[in-house]
Amino acid sequence: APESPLSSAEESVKSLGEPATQPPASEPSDPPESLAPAPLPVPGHSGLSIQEMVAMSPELDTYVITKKVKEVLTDNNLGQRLFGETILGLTQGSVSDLLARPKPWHKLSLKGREPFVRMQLWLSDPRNVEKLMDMKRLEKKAYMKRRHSSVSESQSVEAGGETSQGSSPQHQQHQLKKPRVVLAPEEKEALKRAYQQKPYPSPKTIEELASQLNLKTSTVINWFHNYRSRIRRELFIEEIQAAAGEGSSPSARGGKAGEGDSCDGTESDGTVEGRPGPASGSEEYRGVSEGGGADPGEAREEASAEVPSGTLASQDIPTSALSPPGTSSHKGGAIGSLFSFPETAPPGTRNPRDSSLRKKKAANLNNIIHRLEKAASREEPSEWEF
DNA sequence: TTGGAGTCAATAGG
DNA sequence: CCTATTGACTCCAA
Repeated sequence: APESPLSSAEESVKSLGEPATQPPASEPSDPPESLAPAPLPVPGHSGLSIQEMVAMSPELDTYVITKKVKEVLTDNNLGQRLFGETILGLTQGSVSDLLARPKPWHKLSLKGREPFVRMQLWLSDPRNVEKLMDMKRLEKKAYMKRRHSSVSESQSVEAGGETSQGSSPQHQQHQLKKPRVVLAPEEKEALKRAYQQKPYPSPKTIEELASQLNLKTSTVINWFHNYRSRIRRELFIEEIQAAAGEGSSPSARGGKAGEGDSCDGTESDGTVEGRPGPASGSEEYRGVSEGGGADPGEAREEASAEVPSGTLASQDIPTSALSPPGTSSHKGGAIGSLFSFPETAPPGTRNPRDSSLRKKKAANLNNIIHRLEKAASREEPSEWEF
């Protein structure tokens, strides 16, 4: 793992304040979309490209950063779309995802760290909010203008006003717009069950699943890719929480795990308690303890994935780099100051984002098993039809 | 080719 | 409007 060299770059990052970055009097007119092509809003240009900054960046606490960003955005009524498109160069959905479940810094690729560096940069800009609000205003103005002109000019003199703006009444032509597959909850259930059994299904299995569920093979493949990826991410989050929960209460088992239905807990979140207030009464972290079998009234463990005999049962989850809580005491030099902000809120304000896993862990074991088998025996004891 | 990481973009709820 | 979810895609490395 390429540890962040965190070389205290003595690069004189001089102007942090950053001169007004509004050179191109970008006229706010572009009805369609104008995603930042390449020269993204690369703000804090101190001669360094974001990529360079990412490379030099010391370890950042993605959790703290996102928490802060969310706070600032909500406090100022700034949306994720605006923030994402103008500051991060990402779409709303991506921003939502990023803010909701940031992966720990050490698990991010260089590319993946970029948004966080941008966020940190943005947070350190004393006028970040002001600038964004300006952008917001500009957009609204442009919108109004556009809307107005279309009414005054176009033949559309419809009363009542603006029904669906006929963006492009092109008769859905060849309907080449793929409808977007929406899996039925039962289909997802089936897929999850299959995942419990085999996180890495063979192409043959995939075919079977596809035909059984009446789905395209590619859909099944994509589903597994996405599911694995998302499960993995949740595990990261649990890791973070476990590490964050450090001191204080040894935590009380968060009981409540049985789902009414066998629905796996992907949805997770027993996130009760939502009061915006910092109150947060019950901490309820998920102890990462792994109980032997004894689990009182645990939800059905269903899937009897007993492929390999119990031998592997003792397999230990790859608790890969559990970031030791105190290791990240960075203090870069020049840039350091840039990256280290007030560091507020050590207060126990934690987000009880808990998830009923266990199944995930079980699946994770299967995952490991899968890899072991693969490594051990070159070929699958079956498959390979020709 | 296969799997992982990042994203996009449609869409479901507020 | 806004945010969260999620199937599909792109890029990359092994």
